[in-house]
Amino acid sequence: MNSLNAIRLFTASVDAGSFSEVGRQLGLAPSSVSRQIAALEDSVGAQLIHRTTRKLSLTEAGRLYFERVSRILAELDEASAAVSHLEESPRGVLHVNGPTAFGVRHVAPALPDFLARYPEVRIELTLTDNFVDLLEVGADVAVRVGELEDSSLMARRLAPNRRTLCASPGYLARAGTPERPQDLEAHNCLIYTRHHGNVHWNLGGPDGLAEVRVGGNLRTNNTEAVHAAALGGLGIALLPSWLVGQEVQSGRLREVLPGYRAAPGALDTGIHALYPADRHLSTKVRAFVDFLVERYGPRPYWEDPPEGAAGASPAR
Amino acid sequence: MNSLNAIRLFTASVDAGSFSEVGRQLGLAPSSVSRQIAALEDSVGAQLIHRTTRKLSLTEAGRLYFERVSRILAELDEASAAVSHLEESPRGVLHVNGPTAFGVRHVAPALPDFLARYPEVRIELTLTDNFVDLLEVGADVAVRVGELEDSSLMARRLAPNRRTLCASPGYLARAGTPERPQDLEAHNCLIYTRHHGNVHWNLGGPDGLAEVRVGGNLRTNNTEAVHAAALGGLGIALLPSWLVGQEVQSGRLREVLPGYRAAPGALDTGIHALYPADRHLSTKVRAFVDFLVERYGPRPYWEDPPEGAAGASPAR
DNA sequence: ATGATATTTGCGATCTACGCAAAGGTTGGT
DNA sequence: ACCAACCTTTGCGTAGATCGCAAATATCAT
Repeated sequence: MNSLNAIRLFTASVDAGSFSEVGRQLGLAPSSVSRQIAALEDSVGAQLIHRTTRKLSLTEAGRLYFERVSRILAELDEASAAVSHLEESPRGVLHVNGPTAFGVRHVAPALPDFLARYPEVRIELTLTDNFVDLLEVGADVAVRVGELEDSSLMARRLAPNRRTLCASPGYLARAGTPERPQDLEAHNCLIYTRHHGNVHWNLGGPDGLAEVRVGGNLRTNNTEAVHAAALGGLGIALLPSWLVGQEVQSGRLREVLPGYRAAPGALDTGIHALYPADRHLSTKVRAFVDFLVERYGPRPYWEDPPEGAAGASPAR
Repeated sequence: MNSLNAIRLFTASVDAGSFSEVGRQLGLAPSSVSRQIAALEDSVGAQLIHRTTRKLSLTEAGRLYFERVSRILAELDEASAAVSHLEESPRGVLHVNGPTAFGVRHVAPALPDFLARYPEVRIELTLTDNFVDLLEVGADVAVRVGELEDSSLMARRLAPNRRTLCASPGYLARAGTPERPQDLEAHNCLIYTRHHGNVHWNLGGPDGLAEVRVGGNLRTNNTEAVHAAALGGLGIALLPSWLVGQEVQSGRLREVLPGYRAAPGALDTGIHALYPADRHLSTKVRAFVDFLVERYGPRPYWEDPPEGAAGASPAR
């Protein structure tokens, strides 16, 4: 096992022509240089440098070794520099992972701005609705809605995940508008669930928590199906603001029981960015997460009340 | 300054997929591997490996670094191997330095045998009569006749350097044959010297040392000129056996005062091989010196008495 | 000849690397 | 669903290596 330091001292000595000179340049005692090179010679089993007190000269083995090794050292420095370079500013491929519905609506539309700000970054966006292991798929960062189970990952909150009740104007005209949570039991409620059995909606409102046992003629494990059904006037849905916010603002959906929202639970912890909890967080990941935090802001644009023109425009 | 060991552990970890596995393979504690790689990451300023307890996965920086570095490590090992290979058996270029007269007569004729024995060696023979610094000219080994002044060099005795008196049969027939050292004063003695002034020949013989003040009509600083003049019958010369031995044996020259020879002095210490006193003597130098020692033997062929046919043949 | 400078070696102090053990976390089988 | 096995990391004490200083030796220039 020859040490890299010894090799560097060897090439430096060949260049400088003197152990002492190398010592002065690198802040080492001449004796250290001498010993390191002697050790290197022992390690390769050949004399590399003929020494006289006044001059150094290479042996044939030394010449051979120097020629090859000095190029190798340069390549090694280049490799380190290339890696360090990656971290100087956001650069390279960024693998982003997220759920389909949120990704399509609020991640993908943000990418042009992000890429415009960081031209040296390329993005590979993977949208899946099954849970994947970040490291497994080689993702750098994931956006998750609700449910944070991964430990060993850092989570940064991007936005709240508020679910509110909504229905189409047509449905409300036909079936009436609930006034109290209990009224929901008589309505056709569109159920998003992954399990069977009874479903309760825990609603927080002005007079505290209300638990309502709801049901209807649609149960699905796909939020977007609920969304589509609600738009079609099938019934009342409990959907996150990032999904229906703009339609509420445009009037295609109307908020039901506006003072109530889903009580914070597993699904309502918020929207987070997840990334490996490494000591060296890559600049591109940091930049991306910062970008999303900034873009969604303390109050996301999809929850903004309609000011100015119709519908909030994705700010910035 | 990143350590080579850390880089080796990094690539080994990528190959093995586990720090513990690398530890087992290399006889290291897993903690050591972990620390070394963490230090490497600090040194390049980027995360290289995402770690979970069960799996390792490369970051983009890690992939980049691995690709470049693993090739570099291979090249580095190759370089060391190439140098070590040089020392496995005599191989490569051997720079030999020596005086012209001896070199032409006894070094150059030996080279075919040497090169036949060591086919991977190439020889660069430099014959000069001024003293040169071995290291300066990049010579690996020098043959020196007499006068050893270089310190910091190892000397190995190859053969004695005996100088004896000789003259051509024609000269002796014309001028007579000396019987005692004092008789030389009346002869035309051919003087090899580098200085002016009187010249004394110190001759050792059966009755001890005899110092004779000699002179004649030729003084030169070139031994071969003395040699040529003696062959031409100009007078009596004091010449080394390696120069005249074969001509004495063939009869073209005759030994004068056969019991006497030049007393050991600066010029008569012997013939030596000189090479750098390094800890790692290269095998090609050792092989060459051994070869010459063996070839010249305890009693050089040029001093062999004429047995069998006429003239001694260069043995082996 | 003398002074300045170069390499090498011995020696003591410092720094680093190593192994062990414990803690925290994940996987796979029961 | 629990448990055992295994992985990585961190703290800590020790062993080994490296460093700088000083002395010895040797060479070049004045």
